[in-house]
Amino acid sequence: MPLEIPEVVINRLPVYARALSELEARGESVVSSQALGELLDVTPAQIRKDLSYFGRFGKQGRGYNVPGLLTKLREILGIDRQWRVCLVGVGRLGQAIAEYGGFGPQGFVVVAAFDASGAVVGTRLGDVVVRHADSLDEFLKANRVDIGIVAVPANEAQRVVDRLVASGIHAILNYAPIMAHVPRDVVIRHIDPVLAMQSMTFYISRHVPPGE
Amino acid sequence: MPLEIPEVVINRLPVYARALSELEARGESVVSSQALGELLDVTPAQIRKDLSYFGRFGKQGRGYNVPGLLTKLREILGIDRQWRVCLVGVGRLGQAIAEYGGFGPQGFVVVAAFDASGAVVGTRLGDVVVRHADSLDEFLKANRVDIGIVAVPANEAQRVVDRLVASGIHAILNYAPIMAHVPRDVVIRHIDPVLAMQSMTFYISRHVPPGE
DNA sequence: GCCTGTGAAGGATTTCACAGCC
DNA sequence: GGCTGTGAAATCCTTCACAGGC
Repeated sequence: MPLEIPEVVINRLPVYARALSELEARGESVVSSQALGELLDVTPAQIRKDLSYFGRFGKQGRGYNVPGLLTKLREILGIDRQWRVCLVGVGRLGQAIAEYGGFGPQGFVVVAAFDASGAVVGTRLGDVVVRHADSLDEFLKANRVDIGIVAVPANEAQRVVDRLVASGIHAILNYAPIMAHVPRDVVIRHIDPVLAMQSMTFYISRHVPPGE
Repeated sequence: MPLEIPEVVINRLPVYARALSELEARGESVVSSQALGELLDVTPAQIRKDLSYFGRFGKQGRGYNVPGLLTKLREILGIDRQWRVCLVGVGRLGQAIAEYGGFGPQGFVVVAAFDASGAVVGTRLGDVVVRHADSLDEFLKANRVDIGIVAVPANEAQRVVDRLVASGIHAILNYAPIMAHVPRDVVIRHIDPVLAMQSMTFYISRHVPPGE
């Protein structure tokens, strides 16, 4: 696997994987880059080029074997295993995240939740009991946790991120409305609906679609 | 305003605007591209270039006037006004979105909510009463709605998007885990925490940070 | 001296277009 | 005939570097 795969490519692979899951569920056994591209609004050349970073998965004249390519993509992305996740911040947002059923089936298991407020500490949330935020570092030292989800208010988010990083976490999903800083060996993704809305209003203010 | 502003640039402006709000709240009156860049992990040159698409807002030797630039950015983005939003899908996710307090203060007002299930139709949700999904098209014909938020299950999402588009909506925030198709004159943004997680696992699987 | 605004350079990503294979 | 894999070309985006103003 040649080093230096563009990050944009990595970000598209999960999209391909999801589409392949659907095709597999529908019983499709082969798909061409053309057909997959139509499904996803991506050019066939882009799909082929993206996949070519990792190997040669297709067959000329036929296309890609659906379950085969899906298995490959899952391996490449590392979504062929279980990942242990902790949630920090159990306000309304944190509760919604914990109760959201979308992570579990994809192999992301919430193994602990933390909050600083006595009101929620000790309550049950999904499969876990909410712990006090003071015990975060200790817990992370004693237990394997791969990914941290941050759902605390904006003014606490950077501090929480720093603590997660200091405890050895290398991947963070941040729901707080700040662009948190992390060292270069930590991946962070931001979920920020307000920013998404604010970039759309640019276009509807003028009624000019993006990209023209 | 020169035509053809790259979409990546538009996506960064809300980030700048948010940082400026904070600086303003802290009472800062001037900021250089250097200082703003440090706050946001962006190069100063990028900030200057981005802003230069829209005009000349800085003063040599000083930097940018914080409230002045913020006002300009708000105008450019169209976030200096109120936007009327409707929510489609009032399951757990939809409820969390409606009760999430982050949209209102930014000028996004939820004016209606819709669901197909008798269990929630008629219940109060924030400031609105949930209507039956059958009345969506009729409501959109009779009332100005600028942005649609989609929070229905994946298998219904494309249909809902199509109905919103058919009713003249040009901006959609999609929480469903599908890459919905829209015509070129409609903007759509996807909020997809699972995809975000799945792109991070690539890096932590190898312990190679993004971009090297 | 400090900092913006911006052409020009450099780098990254996407698309083209076609050889090669089923 | 259909479709992949891939160098090469084209496009898009970022960074450089400096003239010019405060």
